[in-house]
Amino acid sequence: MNPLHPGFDLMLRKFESRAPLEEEDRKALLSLPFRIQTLEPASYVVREGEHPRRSCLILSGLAFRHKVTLDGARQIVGVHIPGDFVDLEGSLLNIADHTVQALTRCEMAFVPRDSVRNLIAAYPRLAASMWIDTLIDASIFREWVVNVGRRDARARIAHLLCEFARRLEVADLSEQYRYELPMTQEQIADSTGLTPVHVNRVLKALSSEGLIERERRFVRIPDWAALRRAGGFSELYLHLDQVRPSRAIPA
Amino acid sequence: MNPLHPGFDLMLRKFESRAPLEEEDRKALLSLPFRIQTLEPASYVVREGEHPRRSCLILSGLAFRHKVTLDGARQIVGVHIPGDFVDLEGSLLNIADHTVQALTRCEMAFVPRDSVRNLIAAYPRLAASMWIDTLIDASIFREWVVNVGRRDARARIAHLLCEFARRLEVADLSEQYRYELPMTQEQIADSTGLTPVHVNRVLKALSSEGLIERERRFVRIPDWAALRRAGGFSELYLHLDQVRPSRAIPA
DNA sequence: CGGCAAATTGAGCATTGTCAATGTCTGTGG
DNA sequence: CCACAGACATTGACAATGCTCAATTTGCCG
Repeated sequence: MNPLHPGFDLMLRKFESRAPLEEEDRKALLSLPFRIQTLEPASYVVREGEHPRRSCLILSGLAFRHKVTLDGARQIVGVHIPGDFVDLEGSLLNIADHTVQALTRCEMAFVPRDSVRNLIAAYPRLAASMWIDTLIDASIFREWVVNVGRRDARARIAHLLCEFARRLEVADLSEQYRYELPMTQEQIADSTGLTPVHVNRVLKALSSEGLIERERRFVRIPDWAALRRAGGFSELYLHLDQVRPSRAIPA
Repeated sequence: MNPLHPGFDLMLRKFESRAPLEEEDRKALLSLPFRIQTLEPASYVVREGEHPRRSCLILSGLAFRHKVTLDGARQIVGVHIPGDFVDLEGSLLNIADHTVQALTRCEMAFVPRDSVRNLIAAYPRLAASMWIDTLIDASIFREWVVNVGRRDARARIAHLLCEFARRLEVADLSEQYRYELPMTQEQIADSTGLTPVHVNRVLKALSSEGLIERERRFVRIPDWAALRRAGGFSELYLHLDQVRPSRAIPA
């Protein structure tokens, strides 16, 4: 395994922007017993109800969290990108309350539960950084509640596209407001509380209004201000100041 | 100020059920420089956009978190009960991404940001307990995404009522499936992504079906299993095993 | 006994869902 | 290189859940 995989670098940079880390913190973090695995799309990382025995860091690819209601409807509650330490819950909560799956082919570094617990017991600065990670996740969940609770279909989808644009940009995974969004329309529907049919209609509308341009699974945002307005998007909730000193983007 | 206020006890019990605490942890926690204040309903605890300088523990009363969209719609994203350490974000994130307000008259213990940070730097076991608190909050946010995203109005409200029933029960604030829910129908609407008018209709329907009984602001659940079914409620996401050894309730 | 916020109720409507068919793309095997 | 399968995207017609608007009643408090 190669500790210099760029995914580790993303994570380190993120953590450093929160609490200043000492050399010993960095060393401790990188000497965690990672096991790297490649997951195919739709592979399970954790399943709801399981007793998880590890957490994982996404090195490349995307993953998503979701829950299924009693009558079988699925709701995606979050999407993760490279550099994200997913499922830290796994090391601190006893039972997984939701399922995590690979969205695309993913490289993931798995860390045993106990190693994470030992790490945070011994390195409070690292613990704080990781805790902040989970707090930012929580902030994103809150915004998703708002998104599905109080925005109409058009705004929901615009908001989702804005969120990805900014997060991918900060992780250096997009360029010029253009990025790959490897979600099917059904997955977008499950992320926004809509039906695939309606997602299709709204995407077409956004295209014809010139708010987005689509080509395969790529999205380009020709007019950021306009899409931002359409989605009622304000990036405050991403706490980007605590993710990485980011390129300035006009508000 | 009286360190034996029952709110402190609730919090301590909760924390102990997560990581076994040593005497020094308990002492450190209780010797935080709390300042106790009584807040009237609707008083602000934090406002979105502020740089918070403190966190707070609810000693009595309820508080809620919410966000307002660009076009003025409000979405309540969570409700807190006595014993909850609200707004730990306040001590670890730089900017408040949402607003917290008192729902009822509340007694709150405020702790300066730096005291919290020093505490978690020095007492890893306490830090872990508090971290778990925020992870459980995050789990509840996820369930709320599911609630507003994938359940119909009836199920949303039933689910909300089930959640309160269980959380209040664990905090010893309800008896026999009967509790005070001091929310207006407008607030319920803002919690479920509905309109007050529709909330009213659904509540009436639930009453006439015998799933709930209402009397002032009190709710009684005559048939737990039935309401649970109506809301698709499964309490897994509350992680009650990590909140307090709880009274058994038949699934 | 006002005065007000909250709860109720009714009528009409629209956003979004449902159902079902068809088109398109991608990868695979022949 | 082409045909085919299967997943995904697209489209249309129609239905329905939940919204809007507006009026009325109820409950609470001084």
